Formats: sequence, C-alpha cells, structure tokens
Amino acid sequence: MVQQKKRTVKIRKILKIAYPYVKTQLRYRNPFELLVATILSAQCTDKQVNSVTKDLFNKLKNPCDFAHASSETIEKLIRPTGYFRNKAKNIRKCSVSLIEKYKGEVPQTLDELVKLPGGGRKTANVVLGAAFGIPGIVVDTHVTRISKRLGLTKNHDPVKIEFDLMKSIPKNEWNDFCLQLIFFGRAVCKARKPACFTCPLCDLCDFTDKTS
DNA sequence: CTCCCGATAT
DNA sequence: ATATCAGGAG
Repeated sequence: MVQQKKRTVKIRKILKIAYPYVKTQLRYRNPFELLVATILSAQCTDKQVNSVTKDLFNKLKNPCDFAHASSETIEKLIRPTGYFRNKAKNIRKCSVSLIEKYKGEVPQTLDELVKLPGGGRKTANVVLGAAFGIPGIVVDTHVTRISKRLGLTKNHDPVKIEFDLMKSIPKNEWNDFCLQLIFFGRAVCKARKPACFTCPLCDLCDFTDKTS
C-alpha cells in the first residue's frame, strides 16, 4: 500500500534525526569477542554484559582458551548475565566449533553463523553488521515490540518480522535502522511504560499504552 | 511449547 | 512482587 510505504519513509527519517549515529553498546575488540558478548546479551542488558566481559576477555582471549576452560570457570565469570549454565555451555561448544570448522576464525556468512551453538539469527545478524559491515535485520525484543506497535509488521514470529523489515527498509540501512529502533526502544518506546507523550513518532503510531 | 536465570526498574 | 533485558536449545 502506498500510504504504508510513505509512513515507513517518515518513520525512518525521524528515527535518523533522533539517533543519527548508532553503534552497538557491546564492548569488543575483535569478531570473536563480539560473538561471545552477543551470546551473553540474551535476556540481559548490554551494560551488564560489559561488566563481565572486561574480566572474562582478560582471562580467556580466544576460542582455544574457552575450549580448554572448564564449564565452571566460564560460569563463574559470566554469572551476573543470567542463564549462565546454558551460556557457558554454548560459548564453549561454539568455541570448539570455530576451531574445528573455521581455524578459530569467526565465519562471515549468515548460514555459517546460525549453525554455531548458542547463536541464532539475532546473534548472527549482530555479528555480521557490527564486525563485518554486512547488512542484516536484527530482530530482538525491542525490534519485535516496536515493529508491531508502529504497524511495520503483523507477525509475531521473529523470522517473519525479519523478512517484513527486509522488504520495507533499504538494505544499506538495515543495521542502522535496527539499532535506531533499539535505542528508541530503550529511551522512549519502552516495553513497560512507553513515553508516548514525548515520542517523535506519536503522529505516525496507532499504539495506545494500556499499562499507564 | 518449556526451560534457562541474575540484575534492575517500576 | 512483578516485568523486563540486543534469545536460543531441546
């Protein structure tokens, strides 16, 4: 629909003005550190991830270090991020896989990244975008919530939302657009108490908050 | 679908 | 006390 297309263009323009320079808040020095940090970021704030990765990457520097470390060692280092048993196990399996399949390097395609233990489409697209500059739609909790509120999708399935956004957003803006939604989601269009009164998109949005 | 789970905001 | 945080595996 033509109206819907124009609305999407307006939304993109306003978000670009509100968040002109977006970059992941996850701290990392190489693709492998970003991969680990992104696995740790599941159901956890970036700030909380950064608080453990400083010490974590000081002690375990590469896939080989993680592969040889015990699960207990990794668990202790990442505990504050939650889901620490699953995450420790996944990061170790992921490191083993990187060594066996890719000589310890992080692969640069979506198909290869999604097959790594502990990393799904969201993790894969974060790594592709931030570490390698390859366009990808990152569907996390913020992107899901806001896409629905703004009517950019009617779907609930993250993969369907990813493909809906791929169709309506120019490819060279996929990464920035998702990061803009995430910053916007943290500051304004929050899950719990959205700040609709100060929202720059309120005229383009039909969502009404029922919790306040 | 359920389970994993600590830290923080409300 | 409860909802939420750059989700993924079984």
